[in-house]
Amino acid sequence: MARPRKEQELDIPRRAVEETIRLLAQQGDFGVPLTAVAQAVGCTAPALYGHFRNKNALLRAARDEGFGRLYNEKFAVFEQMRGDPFGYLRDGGYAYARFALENPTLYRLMFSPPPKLGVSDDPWSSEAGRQVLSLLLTGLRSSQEHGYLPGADLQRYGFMFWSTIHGAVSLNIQNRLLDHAAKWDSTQSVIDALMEMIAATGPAKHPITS
Amino acid sequence: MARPRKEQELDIPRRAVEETIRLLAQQGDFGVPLTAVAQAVGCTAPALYGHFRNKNALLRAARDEGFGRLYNEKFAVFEQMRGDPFGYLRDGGYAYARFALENPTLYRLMFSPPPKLGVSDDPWSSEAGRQVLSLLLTGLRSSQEHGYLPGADLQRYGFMFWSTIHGAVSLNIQNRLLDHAAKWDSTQSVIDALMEMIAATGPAKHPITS
DNA sequence: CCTCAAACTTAATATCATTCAGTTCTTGGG
DNA sequence: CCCAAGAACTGAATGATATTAAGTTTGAGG
Repeated sequence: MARPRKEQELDIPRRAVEETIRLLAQQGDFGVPLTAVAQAVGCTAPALYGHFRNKNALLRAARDEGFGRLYNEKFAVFEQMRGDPFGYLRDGGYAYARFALENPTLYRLMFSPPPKLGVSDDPWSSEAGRQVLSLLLTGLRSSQEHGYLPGADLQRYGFMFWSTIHGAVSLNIQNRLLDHAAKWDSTQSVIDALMEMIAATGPAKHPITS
Repeated sequence: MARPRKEQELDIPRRAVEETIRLLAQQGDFGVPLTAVAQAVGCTAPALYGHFRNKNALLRAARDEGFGRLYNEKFAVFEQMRGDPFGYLRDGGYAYARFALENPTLYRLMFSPPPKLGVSDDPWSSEAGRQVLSLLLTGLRSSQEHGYLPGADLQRYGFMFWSTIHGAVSLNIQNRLLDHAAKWDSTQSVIDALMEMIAATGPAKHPITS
């Protein structure tokens, strides 16, 4: 048995990415053996080389898929929050955090990939990544039009906003002492503190003191 | 030639950690072969097993050493800034960021270790780690006594403060498009933005608008 | 001196990633 | 319908590493 028959053909590229993400989550580590992926897909390890140059390429594909999924979640919130930029900023932050806490290993692959992966540059280099960032900037711009962050450099505050949330989820993902609920509470508290600070710059409401 | 003579004895535990950190920086990746460490130390790979249970234990030791070094840098700033808590917060943040950007792979080992390492819990579980955190909280408490962050929950704001800086350095470390200077500027900008926000809560000075 | 434990070294094993050399379908021309 | 060429795999071979086993030399205590 060498080449499979038409009936039993399986979409290896798609399934491989899918199973890789599943195994990543299951093992909680990037060190998923190719053999395991192949077995989950239903083929042998060398077969994967017909679709991906090597293991790193497969992990890169999984990473791209991760950005796609994150974008979808953020975009859903965006559509739901039209007309409420401040609310979008908050709920968009929640959605981002929820994605990270629910897919910790995938999130780490996206934002702290081993240099070996050969990810050429920054997280936003991929198309989906760029789109996620643009959603954030759109939210900030709208918020500014509604009176928040007056005169602030959006690029600068955007990066700070993102840094804070990324930092919070990274630290919470890494903390094995906390259970899922505690990680979420801790992350949400950071997002809320951040939103309070932004709110304090806006149309005179919301005191900063927690 | 089996057991070395007294004269040529070498302090393997210390040297191994030292060389591991050097190779980590050189290769920019956790995947440093034990053989390479052994060669740098001047022994063979199995010899390391007499001092570390396995490779993970060696990496954990390197990680602990990293926390020790970070603490030393933060503590130096702390001593230098006695009496100026706001200044300590700022310069302590700079020192933290400088350490991270100058030792990117070690920093990643400290704060985004592969779960395989068996780091039992959170970054502050090690003694040195806990001490670093306590320096931050001390700085925040003093700042509050000087009128900043009135009524704020320090634990909460401390975590946010740390999240922001950790997030900024993590994202900048990861962005291969930026050179060292650009990473530093970007990180410093985030710290400054954060300090402006804290300053805005203090004794009526420093407007938040950049 | 002699014995034993300590501290290494060289082989041996196991796990993967990756490459090689077939083997079996499918397909496009005749 | 038949055949050649190539596509899509498979199983075996290679090579890099971590880890373990077995063997050797040195230092220390009696």
